[in-house]
Amino acid sequence: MAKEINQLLKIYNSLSGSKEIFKPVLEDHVGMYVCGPTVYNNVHLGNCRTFVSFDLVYRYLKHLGYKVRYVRNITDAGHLENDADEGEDRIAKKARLESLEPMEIVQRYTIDFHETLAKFNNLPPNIEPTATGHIIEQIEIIKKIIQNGCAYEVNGSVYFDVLKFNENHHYGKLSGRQIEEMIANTRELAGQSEKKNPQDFALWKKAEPKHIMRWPSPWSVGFPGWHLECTAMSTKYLGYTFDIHGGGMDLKFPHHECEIAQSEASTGKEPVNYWMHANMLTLNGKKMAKSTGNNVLPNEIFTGSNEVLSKSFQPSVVRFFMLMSHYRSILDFSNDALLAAEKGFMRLMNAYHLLKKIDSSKDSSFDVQAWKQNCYDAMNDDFNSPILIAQLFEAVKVIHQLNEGFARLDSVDLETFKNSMHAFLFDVLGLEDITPNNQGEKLTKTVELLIGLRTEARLNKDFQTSDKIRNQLSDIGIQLKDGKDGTAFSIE
RNA sequence: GGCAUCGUGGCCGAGUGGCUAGGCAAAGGUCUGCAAAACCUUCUACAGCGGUUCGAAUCCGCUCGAUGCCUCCA
Repeated sequence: MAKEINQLLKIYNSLSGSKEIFKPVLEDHVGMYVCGPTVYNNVHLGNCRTFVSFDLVYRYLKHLGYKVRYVRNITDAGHLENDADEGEDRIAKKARLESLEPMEIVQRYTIDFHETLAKFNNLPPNIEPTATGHIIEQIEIIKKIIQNGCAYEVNGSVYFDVLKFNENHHYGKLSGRQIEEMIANTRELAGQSEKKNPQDFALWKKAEPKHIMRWPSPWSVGFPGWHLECTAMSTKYLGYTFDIHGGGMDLKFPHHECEIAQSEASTGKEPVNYWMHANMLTLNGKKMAKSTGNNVLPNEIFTGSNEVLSKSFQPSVVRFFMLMSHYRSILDFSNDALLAAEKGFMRLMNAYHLLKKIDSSKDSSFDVQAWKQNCYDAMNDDFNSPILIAQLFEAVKVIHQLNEGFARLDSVDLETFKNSMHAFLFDVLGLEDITPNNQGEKLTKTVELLIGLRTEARLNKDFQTSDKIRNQLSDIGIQLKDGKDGTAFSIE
């Protein structure tokens, strides 16, 4: 990247509640862990937003030149429906309901997850470990926590002793809770659980006879607690202390709080330097969730089959819609918002193609360096993609001025402008070109043929024929646009 | 009930002590055989009430409303 660009990155750290200058543990390297999905169902759009948010983070870090190790797990075991003793494993439950082997469920929805994220043009992580592939590592961590006095065994299950841990650490520092308040506000009835304290959470659960997913351990044949897998896998691939840990806002408590506790109790070290939380995507003002049915599936958007939509939308449009708001803001999903995003997105893409055809001048009337710096400033300010997009729309105005001859750029500035536009649109924001410029060559040639015939008719003032061509193309979703330099087209 | 977050123009959505965010829609204009598209211009809002300040959408307090977490959820 050009030396003259200031690239001091600030990240909002959920742990401190403020924006901090980003300084990685190892210079030029970044270790990033993001909590992945529990693969017992199709990913809905709310899930996707989180992964798009962290895809933006990953892409921008790479763009800045960092060598990033991005780890994102697949939860394929151990995620109970609740923390009570009788909770059922989500995957095992789905397997029972569908009469399938649990690993068939895992396979099916892992594939769905990968396919869907690929449609949104998310880059795959460098490592995508599974919970079931790291049972041994999880058992080792439990042993350490027991050794350090912060866990206890009851009837073959092992629980984290939150009160004991809290004597020398602060359980609640991420979510801003005080343990006294948590105890005071607990709803659980005393004596109903084998846990010493309702705030304690499971590290290992002894399997009931009907529980299919089970592994041997020093305490019982059973399965690990949900929070443990992320501690085991992040530690294994990124070290005791790494740079960025991300996830959805709803994982802040208890999941991430428990991760911190587990790491501190086992290694004595603060596991994460920068905690990042992506905010929720809402539908009708309420959080999208699998359990309540208040959600939209990506494929319903791509095909337009959901009743809240007036038409179908391409994945890149949906991605653009998400990036038009900041990752830490709640974003409400609606047909109107998507329509607006689509219009803007197409305008942006068309301007980009126009820019490629612009020729340079002897001098420049627009400060490309200042504009470019504005783009970096936006992203450096905690990945502020909406501000970046506003800057790209400023660029759209300039492109039109260049095209009309009202603005000029010399060859160096023009090259910088083109490269920067390309980099921000495609490398950083991860958008995909869906304009006709990217359609099949045969289709393009065919439409151009028809445009030629129509132009001929118009020159002959045979408007009946020319309008017939235009109307019939319109009927099949191809719009003709007459400009002063001839006729262009777009495909719906 | 506890702990948080948020309430911005017709809609979406940034900003967060003084400087037009941006997008969509709308209106006017340019262009055009017509239309559409495209482009140009215009539209100046920050829930309510009080306070701090030379100055507040931005800080503080209260009220109202919404959401999230406190049980599983990205």
